[in-house]
Amino acid sequence: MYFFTEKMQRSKMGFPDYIQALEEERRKIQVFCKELPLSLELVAQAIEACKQQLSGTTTEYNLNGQSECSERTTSSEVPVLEEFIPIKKRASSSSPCCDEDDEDDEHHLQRVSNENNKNSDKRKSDWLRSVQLWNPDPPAEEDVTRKVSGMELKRSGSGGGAFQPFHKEERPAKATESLSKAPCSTRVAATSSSAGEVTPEKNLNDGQRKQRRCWSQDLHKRFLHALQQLGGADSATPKQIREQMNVDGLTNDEVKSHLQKYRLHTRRPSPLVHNSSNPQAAPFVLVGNIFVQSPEYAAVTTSTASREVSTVAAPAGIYAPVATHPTPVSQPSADSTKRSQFKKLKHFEHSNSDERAHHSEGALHSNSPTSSSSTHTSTSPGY
DNA sequence: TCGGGAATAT
DNA sequence: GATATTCCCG
Repeated sequence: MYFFTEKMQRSKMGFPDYIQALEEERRKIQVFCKELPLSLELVAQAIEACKQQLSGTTTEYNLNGQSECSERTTSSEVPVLEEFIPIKKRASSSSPCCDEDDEDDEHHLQRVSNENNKNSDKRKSDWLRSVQLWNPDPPAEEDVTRKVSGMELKRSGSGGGAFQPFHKEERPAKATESLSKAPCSTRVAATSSSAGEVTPEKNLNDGQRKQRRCWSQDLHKRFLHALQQLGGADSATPKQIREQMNVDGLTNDEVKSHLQKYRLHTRRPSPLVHNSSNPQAAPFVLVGNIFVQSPEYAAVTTSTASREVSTVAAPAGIYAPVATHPTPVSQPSADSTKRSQFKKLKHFEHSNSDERAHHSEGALHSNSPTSSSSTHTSTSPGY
């Protein structure tokens, strides 16, 4: 609708003419008042506004009488012309909202609740949020986690052992679900209250595959963290990881799958390493001994960090820019390749970024994302 | 029962 | 093609 204003501006129409045009428009729309109540209303408002401007009066908008069909949902206080923008905004913002997956229902909630954060780089905020999870006391999360139980617990028998101070009840719940899934795009907090979404497991009733679990950054972080504590991807088992992660609703299978992927990623590069061609690969590997842990992380992982180096960090390095630093300019070929990879593995990389920071010596990175963007390895997936 | 890996689905 | 789920085997 905002095209009206535009139109007017462009054509420099006089208000009288414009009003006339609007009236005309309204007549046309009137026919579809059922289908386009809003449009009708908007036009009506626009007319009203024009009239007011024309007369210079400050009369209040009296929209009620304008359209018989409209239900008047918008605040009449707002000048029509201004309203156009917001409306449009709203409409457009809804689409690009989430990064990936399609949990429409959730998205909606998320959208609403996260409206504020959305503006700026959502990713950033997400990231930050996820970071927060690692604070000494992540109350919110724990709450959520606590609330719902994990089926897998039953499966695994030992319900979490040492790592799970609390007991789990029945049913993996949505809350949990939201925690582990939502993060996909920042919706953690928002969803805690999410209504009666059906849990994936429940959906299974359909006899179909369960809903895909989205490994949010948070989740992945947890995963990595667990991995660290368990001595790396090679030595950690899915069950252990799951317990370590202490995420309700997370199943062994899911962890296993993720672990599989993780290993895949971390190992894939190794061959390259052998090729001397890849300067980046080899070096960093051990570089890691020197760790600079980010504050948040340090608190938790410091002790195990060193250990992890060999196992976890090293592989990551392959992709990671870590190694690269030594050779800032490095070969183009390598760069390009990695870059592409990086893109794909962005998710991992993302979560790992912090990891890198901890493990990698400062040299590696200035944790600044920009550095990574730089060319080479920086692109590496965080694995 | 569990873990690893491959096949399969999304 | 990447990622997650499911199946199979030891």
